[in-house]
Amino acid sequence: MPRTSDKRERLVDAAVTLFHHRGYGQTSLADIAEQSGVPLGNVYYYFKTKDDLANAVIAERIHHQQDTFAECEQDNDPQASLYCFLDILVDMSGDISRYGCPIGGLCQELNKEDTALTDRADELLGQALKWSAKQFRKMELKDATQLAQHMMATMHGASLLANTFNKPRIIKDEAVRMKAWIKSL
Amino acid sequence: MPRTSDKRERLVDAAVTLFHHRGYGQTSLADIAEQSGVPLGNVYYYFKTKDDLANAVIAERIHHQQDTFAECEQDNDPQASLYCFLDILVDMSGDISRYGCPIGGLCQELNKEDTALTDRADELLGQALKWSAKQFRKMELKDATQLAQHMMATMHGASLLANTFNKPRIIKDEAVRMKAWIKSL
DNA sequence: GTCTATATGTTGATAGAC
DNA sequence: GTCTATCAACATATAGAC
Repeated sequence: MPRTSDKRERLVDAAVTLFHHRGYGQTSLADIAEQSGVPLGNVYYYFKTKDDLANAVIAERIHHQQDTFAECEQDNDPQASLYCFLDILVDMSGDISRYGCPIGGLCQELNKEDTALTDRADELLGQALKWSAKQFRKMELKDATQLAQHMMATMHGASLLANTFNKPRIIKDEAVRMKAWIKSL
Repeated sequence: MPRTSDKRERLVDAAVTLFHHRGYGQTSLADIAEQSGVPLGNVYYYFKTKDDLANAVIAERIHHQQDTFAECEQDNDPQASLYCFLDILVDMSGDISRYGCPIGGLCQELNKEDTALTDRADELLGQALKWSAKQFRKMELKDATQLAQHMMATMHGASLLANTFNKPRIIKDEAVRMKAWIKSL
């Protein structure tokens, strides 16, 4: 009865990584059990279904993204906040070019299933979109939602291209372009 | 021995649709057999493996895309060609918002597997990128490759957002934005 | 709470009659 | 060329001993 068992956390951590690297559908619970060092049968003590575990993964990503945005907003300067976000994407460009964007990947894949999971994944992207729009609004720009849409579209597309051609450089290029674009608004 | 059997074609057609709607990994050969009206065991007469069938699907998409680009180039006016391509994307925005971009989806999913299929899928996106760059070059613009990259990134990202939020409008908005951007170059 | 053993269904793929 | 029957592997999920 160790209340301090970290098995649940290890399972979520392993699932976060494996869903990113291999995708949700191509990752089996056996894979996750093995990687986290938890016996397969024990997984079901923590998560009734695979969808349940996926839900925990998405929740983890939502929280992590919230932290990221909070960090970017430290100076309370909306333009600097957006720049910071773009810099973080560039920092992750190696990972993204290898495994794709973890958020875009989840959205793309889960939108093909028709579980309740779909809507949870949409929250992830929705959160990013809302945060970006908030920054543009703080900059007192018109059509903040559209501007956020354009920035997010560009960087998610850049992630797809970088992943497809295995060129992290594409993310760097588009981040530079986005910064110039933001400055010009 | 009916040389005129259309079973092979029906199989590819069904696979093209199902891979788009449900994804490669989530589509079983039984699904494809059923939708095309070919008995499951007979599928293997035409395609030795599932990967083999996927290869045929990608080949079909490559040819279809070639036709699309040829159609867009009719007037031999590079700017009009790019506009035409964007218009076609807008025409497809309903389908894309429902099922995602068929090309982006394949690239995203197949880049997670490590079969030879990955490279085939990359050809699809590479073909589009090269064609776009060719148009920008014809317009005598510098950094045509980068411009093509930006346009493709933006529209692929727009497709992801449109799919995620089920809003075809996002594709329309970004197409309009891209046209204005091209004009301004 | 933990783990082994296993049920149950589906998958890609094969064998072989016609 | 066509189709039925089926295999072997792997999936999610459960039962029940400890």
